[in-house]
Amino acid sequence: MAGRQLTSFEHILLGLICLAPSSGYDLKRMFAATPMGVYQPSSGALYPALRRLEQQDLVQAQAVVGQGAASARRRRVYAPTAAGRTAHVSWLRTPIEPATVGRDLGLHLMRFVMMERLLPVEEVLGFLQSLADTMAAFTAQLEQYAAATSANDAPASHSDRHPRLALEHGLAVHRASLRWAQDTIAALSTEPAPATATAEVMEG
Amino acid sequence: MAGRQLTSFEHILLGLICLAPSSGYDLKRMFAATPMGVYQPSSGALYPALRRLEQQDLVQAQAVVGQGAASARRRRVYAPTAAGRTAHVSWLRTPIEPATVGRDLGLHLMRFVMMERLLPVEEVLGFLQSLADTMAAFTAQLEQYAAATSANDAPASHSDRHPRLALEHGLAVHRASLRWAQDTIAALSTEPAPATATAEVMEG
DNA sequence: ATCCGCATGTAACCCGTTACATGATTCT
DNA sequence: AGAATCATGTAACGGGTTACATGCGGAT
Repeated sequence: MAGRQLTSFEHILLGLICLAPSSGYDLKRMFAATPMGVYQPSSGALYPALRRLEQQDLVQAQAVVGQGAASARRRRVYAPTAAGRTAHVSWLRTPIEPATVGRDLGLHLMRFVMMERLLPVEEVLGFLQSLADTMAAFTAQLEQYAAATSANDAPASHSDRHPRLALEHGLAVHRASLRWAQDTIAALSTEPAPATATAEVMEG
Repeated sequence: MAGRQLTSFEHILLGLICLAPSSGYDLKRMFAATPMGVYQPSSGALYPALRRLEQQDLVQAQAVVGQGAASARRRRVYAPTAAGRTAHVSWLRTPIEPATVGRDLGLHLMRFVMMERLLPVEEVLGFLQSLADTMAAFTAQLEQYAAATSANDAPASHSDRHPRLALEHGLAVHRASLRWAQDTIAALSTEPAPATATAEVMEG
């Protein structure tokens, strides 16, 4: 059933389709309209990817004939299958590889977004904690490298400032990410109101 | 002479070779040892890329025969040609595409690192200013999106918190980048001492 | 009647990953 | 001698980009 494992792009497409059944064009517009738009998938990437998902029975296409009055445009609207939903949730639950936090952070953020409603809050908090831990370790590793290099060529090496400055950029960014994770844990912990909206008037 | 334009990876390899003539293996270790190590090029990517640079006369290989006592290992050490150095500096001078700041930030940081000594300080400062401007615009754009969405589905949509939180992550990270750029401009502006190291004792 | 937006697709090309292959050299 | 490291490469495979192709529907 499950062929080879999916690419990140395929996982995201599957996730978006799980959020709401969509056609290829819908997905394209979605990428264009939201801050995901930093990546703009081309037709040559999008449509074949959807076909691959379909061939693995993770999504199912339904040719929509008429949605308007006389409109009979051909549109392939994809909806997730049971196996598709299972695969998606299983992807959301995938533990964080420490090595990925340095370059695939955006992917983890995508996962976080898609966890809403699909995973219980405790699991989301666990994910965020794991993310925070990994980023803390990564930051510590960068600090250690910084310390090691400044110890070696330390004596006022007036040049080689740029590498050090660039490293500081990495540190600043990852510290910001870490802070965000901690703040988000706090924010999601202290608001258990899932059922109905009550007194959010006094939050301003 | 100059064939098609180089990929980012090729540009970085060329830059590293301009920093110091290196063999493929040297470059590999470099990626492994420095914080660049978030990306670990495979042999199948590295060696063909070097050959491509060589075919375009941007680097030149020299087979090193013996550097130790009886060691006659075959090593292809690449050094930049004149055209290679020109191409590299021209790459460093490439203006920042606003769209790239969202995903290719690491690449710009690499450029910044490689600018040291190859470009005059004023040009580096110009680059950083351009980077800061672009990131400020990007941040403003994110803020605008955030405002628009909270206006639309505003009435206490207790769900859809995750997208908003993820957006806040993006904002936090890019604000940190922006701050870094500004601080770095300040740091590079206020220290004109390029010749000899003098009174950096009182900086602590 | 024509142009533009919707909507899906295909083919060539390039490049990176994975995995394997090959030798020489140094270490134990 | 055998193992690990140095050092360079190649082949299959997969997927993304670019560019092109196609056809329908609504707007001017």
